[in-house]
Amino acid sequence: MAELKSLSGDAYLELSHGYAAAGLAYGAARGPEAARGYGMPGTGSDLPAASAPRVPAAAAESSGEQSGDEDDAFERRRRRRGPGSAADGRRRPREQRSLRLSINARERRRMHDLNDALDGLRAVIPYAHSPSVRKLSKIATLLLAKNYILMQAQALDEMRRLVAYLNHGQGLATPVAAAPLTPFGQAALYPFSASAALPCPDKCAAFSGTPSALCKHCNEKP
DNA sequence: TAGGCCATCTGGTCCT
DNA sequence: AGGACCAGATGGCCTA
Repeated sequence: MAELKSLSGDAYLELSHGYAAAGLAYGAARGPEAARGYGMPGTGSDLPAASAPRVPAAAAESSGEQSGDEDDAFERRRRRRGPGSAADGRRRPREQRSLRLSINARERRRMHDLNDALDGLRAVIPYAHSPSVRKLSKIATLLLAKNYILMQAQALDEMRRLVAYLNHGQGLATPVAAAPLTPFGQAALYPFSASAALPCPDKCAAFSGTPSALCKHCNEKP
């Protein structure tokens, strides 16, 4: 994951090249990255042990689920942050404390829901799911999912145009700008449309990394 | 040991 | 008023 750690959004677009080549999964066999989550698609949502929730000591102390040194931890934080908020000032300490704990619990639940949703996302995007492979980070999951969606949209568009071409013998000549499909109304983000000015092989390669096997022009001899 | 990633706490803001 | 959402701070775990 050495590369992943410093990957920008653009770098992730680079990674997406792996999809187009013969329908291979994201960055199959990319060396170190492959071993950490960028190999062939897995079979399910099995997550490595590394994903087990960790509870920092301070958090556990004041989580509201344990009653050990809660008050100590609370006092430490209160001192560190100074006097409470205006809302706090209107409440008695006990009341204030239990309100805080319930807010914390709610926030924790909210973050768990968010993480569950991210796990769901990891389960449906193609990368290696196995106990020996580290779970994708949150940011990696989001960027990978975005690229996956773009790739799927491109594939769909390509298929539609191929069908049109086969039906009418003119589909591929249709100007891209006139094509009905611009996913999510974000033409600027849509690589195929955005690169419409490029000659076809370049256009296909610009996003997929390779000329498209489905594209007539990519397969034409010069 | 530094840096990345993460969970949690917390206070502020907005909405119902 | 209470809940949802957000961002900053903090500290723990892990890896290079």
